[in-house]
Amino acid sequence: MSIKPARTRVAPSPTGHAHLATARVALYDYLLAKKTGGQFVLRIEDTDLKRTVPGTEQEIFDGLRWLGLQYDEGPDIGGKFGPYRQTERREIYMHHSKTLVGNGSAYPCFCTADHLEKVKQEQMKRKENPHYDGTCRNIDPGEAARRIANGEKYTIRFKMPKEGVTIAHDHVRGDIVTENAQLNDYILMKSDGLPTYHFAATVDDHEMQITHVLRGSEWLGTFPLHVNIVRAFGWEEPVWVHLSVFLKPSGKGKLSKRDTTLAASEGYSVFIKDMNELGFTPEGVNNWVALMGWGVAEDDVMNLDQMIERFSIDHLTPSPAAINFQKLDHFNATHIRLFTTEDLAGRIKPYFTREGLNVSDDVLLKVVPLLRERLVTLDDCLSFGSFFFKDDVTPAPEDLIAKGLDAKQSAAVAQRVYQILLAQPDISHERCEPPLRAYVEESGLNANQVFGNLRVATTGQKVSPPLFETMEIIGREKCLARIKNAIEVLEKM
RNA sequence: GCCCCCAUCGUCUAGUGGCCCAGGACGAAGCCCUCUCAAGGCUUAAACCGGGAUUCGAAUUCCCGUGGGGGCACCA
Repeated sequence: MSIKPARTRVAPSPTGHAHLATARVALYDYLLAKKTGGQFVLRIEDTDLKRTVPGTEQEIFDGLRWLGLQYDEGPDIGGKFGPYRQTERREIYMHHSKTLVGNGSAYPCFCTADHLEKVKQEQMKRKENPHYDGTCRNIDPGEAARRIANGEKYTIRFKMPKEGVTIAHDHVRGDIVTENAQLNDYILMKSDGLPTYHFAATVDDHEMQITHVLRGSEWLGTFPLHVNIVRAFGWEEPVWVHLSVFLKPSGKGKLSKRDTTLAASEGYSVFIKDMNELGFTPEGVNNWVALMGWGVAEDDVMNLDQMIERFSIDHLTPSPAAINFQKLDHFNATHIRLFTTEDLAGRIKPYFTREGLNVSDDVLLKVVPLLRERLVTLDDCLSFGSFFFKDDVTPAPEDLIAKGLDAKQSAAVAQRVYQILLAQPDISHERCEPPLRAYVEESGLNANQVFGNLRVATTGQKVSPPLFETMEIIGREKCLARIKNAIEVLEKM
């Protein structure tokens, strides 16, 4: 494997909640950088002042850290290619735009937004493709300078070649050939003095010495522009990789707001910030997201280190991928089963305490092995194991009645079980299981009837971790008290 | 409307001309295990969008359809 260190970057805009697509690009960027011994950079693309949402930048920082994708350079940690927020790099773009105007690759444009809109309407009426009509393309430089000096508002446009084709090379798709006549004189610098995405990103990628640009395929349309900008400067091109888009779970259309709400109603989310609260783990999310767009033949359960080991941009896939939350569940559950007891204990504890439960670490450490393979999401620990941390349980009376028996018979069974347990010196599962099984035998009842009854009595619920191990953790005194209570309830029915 | 991209089981994918009557994973179905729920084990169903062309040979190359997706802003 070639070992030239790659510098990669994820460049989200702080305009909304960071979501899955950002997580995936960041993951691939991170994997590629780590694999090659390079750096992974976070850059904030905040040039659209109107759309910036306060707080979302912090959400990006937090989200990436939660995922374990710590960047080597970024706005909150610095680095030698900073600043890493585009609004703090105005002079850099200004400087470079002058270079392009100077070498004839770009020009100032004085057209107003109103004028542009009118032109566009007319073009559409004539069924032409909307494009800049070139009013300012050939303004004499002297005149332009005069108008600028006069305080006239202007933008800087890229002077796209009128003829020929642009060949842009994408690493997963090969050469993409576009007729220059299809291309527009895109705006590089807005009249507010800030750059557009196209300009800012290409300038920054060069300035920050980014070697591999990974981004969503929504950029394919303006890809030729970006390539032309790089070439107008005479800079070296990075390796371009356009990733597939995420489609809604049905596969029909790309993820929309509506799907987002739907996901939320079913306990899922496409926002990174929600994942933790919903009980998903960074390992699960990373693994899930990694495999949408990265083809792995077999053994697809991987942690970050294993992904670094195996990752290659040669195995990225170009086709759109429908997201599948069932698979998220699967990866999450699988990773949970791989966690050590201590690790998992630390991860589920907050879900208990969040519910106001008093969690003793001693008990928790004993509970975890019983819970581990039953958890799909971390917060499932609540439904399976809350009773471990409660003083009392209050089973629904009807649940105490064993299948096929009535209340009175159930009470008798419980009574018998109580006597058997009382006779044991301790409540270890090794000690208690044999005599109770013997009782099942001699009573002619089935295990389900006896143990089910006991389960509800001691845990308060019909579904629980394995009974005997569970009772052992609950403790002799509490178990006996709970069974006694159950008997009373049954006798009153 | 114009431009661009994509196309293997329901879904994510492996496959880079013969190893493919197409492999893995999720999901589904069945069986085993079993004190509930899980986990685990075994098994089954399930795909190369259509048509041409190249070739001794095509899921794999080319062309044309069709379908899906993206873009056509002083938004990213």
